[in-house]
Amino acid sequence: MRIGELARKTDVPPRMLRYYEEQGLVTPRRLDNGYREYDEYLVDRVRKIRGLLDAGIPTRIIGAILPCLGQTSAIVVDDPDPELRAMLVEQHDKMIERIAFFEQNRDALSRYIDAMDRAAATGD
Amino acid sequence: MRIGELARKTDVPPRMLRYYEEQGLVTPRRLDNGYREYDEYLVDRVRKIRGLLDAGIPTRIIGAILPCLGQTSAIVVDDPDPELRAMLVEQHDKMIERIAFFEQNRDALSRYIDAMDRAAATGD
DNA sequence: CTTGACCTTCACATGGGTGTGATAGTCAGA
DNA sequence: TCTGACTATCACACCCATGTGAAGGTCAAG
Repeated sequence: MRIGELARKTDVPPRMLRYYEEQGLVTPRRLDNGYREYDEYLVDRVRKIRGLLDAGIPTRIIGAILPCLGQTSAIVVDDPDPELRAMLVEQHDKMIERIAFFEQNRDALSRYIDAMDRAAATGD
Repeated sequence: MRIGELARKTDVPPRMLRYYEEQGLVTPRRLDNGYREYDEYLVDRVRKIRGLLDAGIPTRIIGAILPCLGQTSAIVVDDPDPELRAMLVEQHDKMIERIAFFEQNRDALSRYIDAMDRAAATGD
């Protein structure tokens, strides 16, 4: 598919898709036109990129961990790079931290909203 | 405490503490000097701000939800503002999304790291 | 009284993600 | 063949969180 369709499917503007390419996160083929041609599996990839970006993770890190986030992980394991491993472990630990942090916030918001609702029900 | 001590305790540079104040996220008292004087409870608050900021949440949103993240939530419920409620629900839902997303990534990283380790153990 | 560690404000810079507009090529359909 | 909806590249500009440095005030300790 071309850039417009991918943009629609992922809700990521073409401008950003080109930017991700510039950052090495996606590498679409080119048609004879020069038009970018995206494979279907990139839809998922772009969504993943957006999620990570929204979470404040910079493209540099995203580029490093993205190949490791596929469900078919068995494929890509062939270089026992200890540096890569360290970085993955680091990001893994950060994920755990983030989860704990968000769970707290989720619960706190939950409580607060409930309290609001109860106050509204009572106060009426 | 003064800004330097708070900076040490929270690992947030003074520059940023002043910035948070400018954004209305913390409002320290002032000594006769003009020096900022922070209450102890702000340590926690600043840590929370950092967490949210690291998670890619802009100061505008943080300012809105911060008062609702305290453990003593019962105190602050007195204005049944439907707009505020909507925003809180929205942020609450986003927290849930984020958690799910991070859990996926955590698991994927976990799997990948395990695979690396197994490959290394076998390949040796 | 001076030094040094703190604090103040102000201002300018930077980096990353994003918006926007200019200019131009491609191509399907009326 | 021309129009309109795509696409391309390039460039400038923005927002926001941060860094950094200048110029100066406060205050405790030597």
